[in-house]
Amino acid sequence: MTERVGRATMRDVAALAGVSIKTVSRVVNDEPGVAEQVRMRVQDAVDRLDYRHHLAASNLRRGGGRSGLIGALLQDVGNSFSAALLRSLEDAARARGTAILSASLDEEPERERTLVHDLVTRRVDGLVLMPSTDRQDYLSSEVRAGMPVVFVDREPRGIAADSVTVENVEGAVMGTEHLLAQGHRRIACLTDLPDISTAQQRLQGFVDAHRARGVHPDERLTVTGLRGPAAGEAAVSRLLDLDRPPTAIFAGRNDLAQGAVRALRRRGLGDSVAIVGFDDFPLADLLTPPLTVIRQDVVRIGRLTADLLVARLDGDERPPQRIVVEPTLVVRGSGEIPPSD
Amino acid sequence: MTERVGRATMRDVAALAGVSIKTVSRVVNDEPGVAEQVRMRVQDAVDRLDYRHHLAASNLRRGGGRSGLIGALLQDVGNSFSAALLRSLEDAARARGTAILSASLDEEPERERTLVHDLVTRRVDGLVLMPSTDRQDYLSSEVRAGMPVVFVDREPRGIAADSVTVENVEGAVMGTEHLLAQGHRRIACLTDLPDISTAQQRLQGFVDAHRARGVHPDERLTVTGLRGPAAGEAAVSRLLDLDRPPTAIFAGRNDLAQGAVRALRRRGLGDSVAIVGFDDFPLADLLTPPLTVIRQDVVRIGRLTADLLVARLDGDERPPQRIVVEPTLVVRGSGEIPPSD
DNA sequence: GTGTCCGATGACAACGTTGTCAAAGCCATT
DNA sequence: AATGGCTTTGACAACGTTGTCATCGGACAC
Repeated sequence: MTERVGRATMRDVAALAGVSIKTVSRVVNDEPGVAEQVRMRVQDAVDRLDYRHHLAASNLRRGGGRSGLIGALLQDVGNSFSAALLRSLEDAARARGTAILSASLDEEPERERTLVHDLVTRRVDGLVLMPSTDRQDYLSSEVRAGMPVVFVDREPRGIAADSVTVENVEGAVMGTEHLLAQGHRRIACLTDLPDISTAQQRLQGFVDAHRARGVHPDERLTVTGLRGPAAGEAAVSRLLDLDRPPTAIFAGRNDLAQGAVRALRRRGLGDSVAIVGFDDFPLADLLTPPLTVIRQDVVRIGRLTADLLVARLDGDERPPQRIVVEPTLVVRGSGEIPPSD
Repeated sequence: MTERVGRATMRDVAALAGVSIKTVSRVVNDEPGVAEQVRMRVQDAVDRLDYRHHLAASNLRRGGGRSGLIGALLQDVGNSFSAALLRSLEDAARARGTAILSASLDEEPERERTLVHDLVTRRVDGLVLMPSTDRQDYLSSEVRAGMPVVFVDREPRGIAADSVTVENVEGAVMGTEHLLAQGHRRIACLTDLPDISTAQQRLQGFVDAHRARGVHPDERLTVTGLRGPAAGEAAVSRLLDLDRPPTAIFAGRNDLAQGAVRALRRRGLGDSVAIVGFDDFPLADLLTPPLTVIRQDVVRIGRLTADLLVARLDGDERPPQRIVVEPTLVVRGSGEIPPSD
């Protein structure tokens, strides 16, 4: 009601209600042992002053320093995979009254270190990490100090921690084999920055699938270090200019597949060059032809990640868990185009 | 190094370094007036104990109760519009060392109230809100207590606050007029829950455009209260079963446009029924035909929102600002299909 | 009337930090 | 040797809250 500056504290409420601070605390926390009449008087003062509980102060006083916060450091909150993951984590966290501090790493190692430091400083109760660094030894002191970390999408290196990842090698084998089985022999492979483990594994699967058939992949058709859809588009554009261009494309990430589709489309090759993408995304089924993909079940991954973290928060002391989710091949059309020659 | 339980505090560091807590504080905060030798000794103890600054305690002591946090309550963090917005906010916040607490409202009013309460309890310095309630009077005590709120995408009701919105009526007029100009007279209109202001405005624009041409929109082709792509798909499916089905569709939201495209595609009508969507989304240009949309510049909206909030955090006391961004028509093909009869 | 018990209430310290202020040490000056 | 000024350091209180414990007053039994 009144024109206050700043927030009312328990002290203010106590003064208005004519009781001690402790009694206000009891009322606010719904503790027993307060006379009904007093409780009402306090409640009235709370309402009149728009008192709001101060969680940070409360947490500071209450043991352990639990903040009711968890951090989620993902590749890019604006990207559909990270966004879906974040959403999934949020739903799991909400049930526990835990809030999520999210941030995007953009594959920048330095940012990961900075942000982790920031989150520690904020005393998050736990951390979900899709790392951009190639080693995470720097986390060991935090883990030792009791902050559980669950890695998602990429496995930890240099530190023992829980992880939820996808069987990338196998998925890539599946996708590549799908193309090989249709007779493709000049298959392009597009992958991410080479120090990202998923990129390595998917490339590995690509090679493995060839090897299993006794086929040698053409190195000139393998392009690594691609960041973002524009890079994927440019790379495919270059490949199509070769003397013997690829008849199929295996794209190691959803944004690279999107770039590839753009490049093909621009040359009118959308229906003649096959393409299989790793990671499904919204609308992939509405493209022409619909995109054949290796799907990772994001919702499931998010839930498993959250469950793991929640278990740790609740005191689970088992050795680090390593959960690996099987991806599935979703046949839609783009991957079933036969080789053009 | 040692197997600690819990975190080291300044007290521990002080004990190890043989100085007072206050001196540790000085070193940690890089304050002047500490002898070089002492500083080194303290720094050494900090490293040995893996001491980490406790931001919440620090903020508690340092007046004002600034938490270095802002809240972002969006419609659905997993949806491309909200996700892009969140990302944009994040980039602006990072520059100030502010972290973002994000959550999804899913158009549920109750969740908005709960989450706002939770954020207040966490003493966020400011709030970005894409409301799911139809009135936000309940926020006035928080605003009075000094928490700046910036509304995004939807204007505030029942409270004076900053907002960054899109010229929805005009955008919808633009999109509808585009269809009318090509001779369409049976245009379906799909919109969101009717108590969401953007949905109302877009429907308004749809009607206005008709009126401007002296045409009467067919009420049976207007479907409101649609939530999510599946609802959009079902609605379009029903409309196509009518005696005189629509020759064009105006979809009031990106997910409804996606649902509409699915419905059309399933019946093989993708190339014969025109469609214009409100709000662009990734891959809209890769659909067949590419989707004509009314685009709202999400990045710009995010930046304007963040700028506004940041200004308030820095003490800006101007009367509430109302920023309205002009949407643009992006012609791609789906909206230029002529009427079938 | 005395003793006992119980519920209600408050004083106080503490969580981890930092602002304020005073004390201590040092050097130079008189 | 005493004074002044300076830098370095620490004791203490406070931020807003809650756990611990003591106190108070009344109801009850004897």
